[in-house]
Amino acid sequence: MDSKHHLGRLQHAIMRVLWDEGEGAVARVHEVLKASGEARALTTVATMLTKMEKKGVVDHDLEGRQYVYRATVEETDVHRSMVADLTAQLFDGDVTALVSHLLTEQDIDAEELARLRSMISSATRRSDQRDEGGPRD
Amino acid sequence: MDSKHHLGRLQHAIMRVLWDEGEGAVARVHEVLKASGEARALTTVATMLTKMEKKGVVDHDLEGRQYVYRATVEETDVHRSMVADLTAQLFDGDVTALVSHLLTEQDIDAEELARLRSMISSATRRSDQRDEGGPRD
DNA sequence: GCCATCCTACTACCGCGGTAGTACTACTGG
DNA sequence: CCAGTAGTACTACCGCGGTAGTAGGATGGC
Repeated sequence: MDSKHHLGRLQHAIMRVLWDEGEGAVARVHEVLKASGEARALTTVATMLTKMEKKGVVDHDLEGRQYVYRATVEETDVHRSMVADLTAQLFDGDVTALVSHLLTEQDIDAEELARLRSMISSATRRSDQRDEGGPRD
Repeated sequence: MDSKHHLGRLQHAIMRVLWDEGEGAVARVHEVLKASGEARALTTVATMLTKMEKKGVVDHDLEGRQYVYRATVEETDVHRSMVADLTAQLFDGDVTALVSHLLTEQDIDAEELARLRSMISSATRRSDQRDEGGPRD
């Protein structure tokens, strides 16, 4: 069960570093954040990591005398849970309503549209394979 | 200039009542919320509405001696801003990445897929009109 | 051995969504 | 006229994301 992994902006930015690099000491995370224009005080990063560990989304080892953090949740799961959350709140969980909104309100250019079309096609093919003889009412 | 209309769950639920019904007194909102399984104390609804007014997403008239609230922001705008927010945070603003996630991780059944396909087609047609020379299969 | 430095722990705040009780006011029915 | 009621205002919390300073412990250089 995906236990509501809702992450705020900073938390998510931190997770990204961890996901990208596999692991990271506080100083490293801090540095990467700064490099990507998300500069924060080092202690802010440390505090956040502590809170995130309490929440169970990261974990640490002691390496030498610094804490090296690793993500304990998959990026995909976080995405899933957050997207599902928003979809539930805004569109009663109707994913097609979300896509519809995307298409009509979040302007997408022709190239992106083409990409989407091919995504849908392959998803359809995959679903056809999975769906062999599945009983449905 | 879409001013970050981020709404929490309760706030959004309240907005929905207002969007659906055009307007609503506190008692009415409270009642509708209860009817939809989102029961709260009446004062909670009132407090929330006050906070929401301060934030600028609702507005009120005095009718008799009760406050009748109306939304001052469109549902579409709120959706847009919240979806854009999440897309920015999770997928660097890449809408196709969101859809890709939806397709691969947020399981969608064949029927929905079909619906999506037709949405994409009509979006493509619309975009073709705007932008002559789009590729077609 | 001692001091500067590195690093984490602790503490403290802010803002905001959410929750709701209590106080106060204005109206209304008997 | 007075009590009950309807309705809002005020106040107070909680949790959490975020922000960061300061304290304290370990370590490494001199």
